[in-house]
Formats: sequence, structure tokens, C-alpha cells
Amino acid sequence: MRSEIQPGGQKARSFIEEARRDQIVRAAVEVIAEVGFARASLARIAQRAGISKGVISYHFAGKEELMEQVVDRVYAQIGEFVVARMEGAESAAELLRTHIVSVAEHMRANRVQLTALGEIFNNLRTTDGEPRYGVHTSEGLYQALESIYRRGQDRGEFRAFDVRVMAVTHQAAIDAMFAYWQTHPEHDLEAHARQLADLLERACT
Amino acid sequence: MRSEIQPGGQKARSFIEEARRDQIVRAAVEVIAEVGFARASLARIAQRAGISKGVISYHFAGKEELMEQVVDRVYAQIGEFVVARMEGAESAAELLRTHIVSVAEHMRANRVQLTALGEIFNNLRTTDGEPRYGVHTSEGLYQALESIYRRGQDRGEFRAFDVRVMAVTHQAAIDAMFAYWQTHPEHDLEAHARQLADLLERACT
DNA sequence: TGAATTTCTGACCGCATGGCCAAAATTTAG
DNA sequence: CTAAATTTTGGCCATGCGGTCAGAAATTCA
Repeated sequence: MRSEIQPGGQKARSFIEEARRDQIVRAAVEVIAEVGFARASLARIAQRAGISKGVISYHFAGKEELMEQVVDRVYAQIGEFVVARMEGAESAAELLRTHIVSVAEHMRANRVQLTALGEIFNNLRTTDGEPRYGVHTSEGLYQALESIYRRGQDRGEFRAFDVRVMAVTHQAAIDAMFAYWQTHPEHDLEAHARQLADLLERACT
Repeated sequence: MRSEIQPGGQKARSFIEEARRDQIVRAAVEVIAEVGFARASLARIAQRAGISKGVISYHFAGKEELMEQVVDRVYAQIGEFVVARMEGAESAAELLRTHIVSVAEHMRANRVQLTALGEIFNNLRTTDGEPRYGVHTSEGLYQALESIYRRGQDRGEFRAFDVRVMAVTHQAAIDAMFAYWQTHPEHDLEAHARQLADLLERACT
């Protein structure tokens, strides 16, 4: 027995184990971004990490848990960065613009993570064949965006519109901005982000 | 030799062969929509079509050609429907609204095709590992949308903005609308389409 | 130091895949 | 009707997959 179940449901992990998990997750991010989800086998990830394939099975319950770890860690990073930038913003319009611009800024500096996240999002399926991520897992994100838009409506900044449609569109527009940038690396991401912020702000007023 | 290369680059196909190809393509659409791209093996598709696996290999050069056929045929259907609806529209705003609403209308009646298209779009890769479809294959679509937006600018209907950003956002918003509808079948697709048309129209003026 | 524990290795398993092909069945042409 | 051409079958192959495991190596602990 290498660890016990803790009250919180988390395993107690040694430093070494945590370091290994980090290393494997990072290797997974790189491999997925390079060759795509379908070709990102445990063998390739292990090779990239410079370890034997069995180590992954030793530290992770299976491929699914590894992929979920990738998602969780990347998401945590993004959230940390963006939330910090949004603090202090007052108006809804300002919140909007800050959200878009800061996500863009962070992702420009972490391109591989973005690619890997997209791959997992689009491809990972649970054992029974259903997509593991998708619109249904974005519910929390949508609600967060909705609260911004609703705030704008309450403050009289924004007109009346369906906040769910706006939130879905908002998130899709950001994703598309990244997708476009990924295939057109010379594309000016920051300029796109500003244009998008203008666009959405006008759509609300 | 079962067929010769024609001047146009197309093979000359017998009625029987064309019918078989149609049948296989339709089976592929169904299977992909049901179990996803990764699990849509040639065996499953053949089983669905009620034929032997080898038949697919006989009529298609490989899995990639089959998938491309699926995309081509579904795209052709969508284009035919939408273009017919857009004829007669005068103002750019009207064109915009018609585009969004008619795509939604068509897809509501052809849900499996939409799902299959998305699966292939996200997963199909060429032999060398590069994504077969993606932003880079949407160039034609973007240009078509840009021409609408530019028309609006020329006519003085629309303000000055980056038409490429608008086109990318426009397409992404439509895709997201479908994705949301797919996981929330009770969602009112037509209402969403109308909201989206309002939203984009306001963003332009 | 020496024993206990954790971590790692490399071979191996069962399985599903895409593709291949000889032979059978069917359709077409003379 | 017969022969040629087309189409289909069903089994076979090599490959790569995720996962497992016994035993070796490394680390920790007493």
C-alpha cells in the first residue's frame, strides 16, 4: 500500500510521486499538442518523459485519469491568471474586455497547453463511449459569464438579451480566436482580442 | 481496371458503384454520429450497411477517402439549401440573418449529419498526422462571410471593423449554437438563431 | 548495515484496428 | 449458354493499443 485515502478523498502523495505526476502530465501536454489526442499513446508519453510505460500505470489509475489531470492543471493555471487580472474591474464592459484580453495574453504564452486542452476536450470519452468533456461540462463557465452579462443588464449598461446565448457565443468566439491563431501564427492575437471585445460590447448595448 | 480517369479528374462510376458508395457514406454518417469518430471502424460501418468489410476497401481508396466523401456530400447539401434561401436578400443585415437562420433550420432537420461532420472535422488526420480539416480548410467559408460583411460596410450599413475577426466569430457562434443544442436537445434552436442574428447585427452597427 | 518499502523496468497479454487477398458469387457481354 | 468482368466474401495479417505483472532497482527506515 503506497498511500491511504484521506478524509477529503485525496491521496496523500510523497514529493517524489507528485513530481513524477507533474513530469508525466507535462509530457502528456507536449505529446498531445504535437501528435494529437488519437496518437498520444501511453508509450509515446512515457518515451517523451524518458521513463518506462509502466510508470504511468503505476502513478495514474489509467489514461482517463491522466487526461483529467492535464485538464485540471491547465484550467487551474488559466483561472488563476485571469481572475487576478479581473480583480478591480468595475463595469461589466470592463470585466468583459479584461476577460477576453487576459485569456488571450495568457494563452499566447502557453500555446501547447491550449492545443492539448482542445484535443482532450474534443476527443476524450468515458468508458461507455460518451464524450468526457463538452458543452455539458462548460456549465460552470457559462454561469460565470452569464453573471457578468446579467450584472451589466442590472446596472443598465446592457440591453435585454438572452444571457445564455451571449455566454455561449462569448466562449465560442474566444475558442475560435485561439483556433485561428494556431493555424495562422502570424495573426495578431492581441488585436483580435481587442476587436472581439469591441464586437461583444456593441452587441450588448 | 474497373474505371478510367476522366478529363475532369473524376472516375466514371457505374450506377451500382455509385449506389454502393452512397449507401456506405450514409452508414458512415450514422455510425460516426452514434459512437464517435474514434470508434467508427470500417467493420462497424460495414455492419451497419449490411455488407462485408472488404466492400468498403473495394469502393474507397481507404478510410480517409471515405471520410472526405462524407464531408463533401454533407457540405454540398448544406450549401445547396442555404444558398437557395439567401437568394433575393438585399441588405447585408438581411443576408446575415438569413444565413444564420437557414443553417439552423437545415441542421435541425439533419442532426446526425451535423454530428458526424463535427466528429470528422475534429478527428480526421492525414497520413502524416496533420489535421485534415480545421481553420485552414475554412478559408473559403470565411471569405464568403467576409464578402457579406464588406458589402454591408460598402453600403454604409455597417461600421468599420475587421471583417476577418467578424467572419471567424460568426462561424464559431453558429458552430457553438449547434454544439449547445446537441447537448441540450430541448434548447430552442430557432430562438437561439434569432438572438444570434440580433447580436451580430448590433455588433456591426 | 540490513530489512522493508517504494518505484521502475521490460516483457507480455488480449484486443481492435486498417488493410489485404484468394476464392466465390454475381452481373454483363458475346 | 458460356466466358469475361465486376463485385463480394470472410478470413488473415501486422501493427499498435491500454493495461498487467514478476522481478529488479532504488530509496527509506531502524
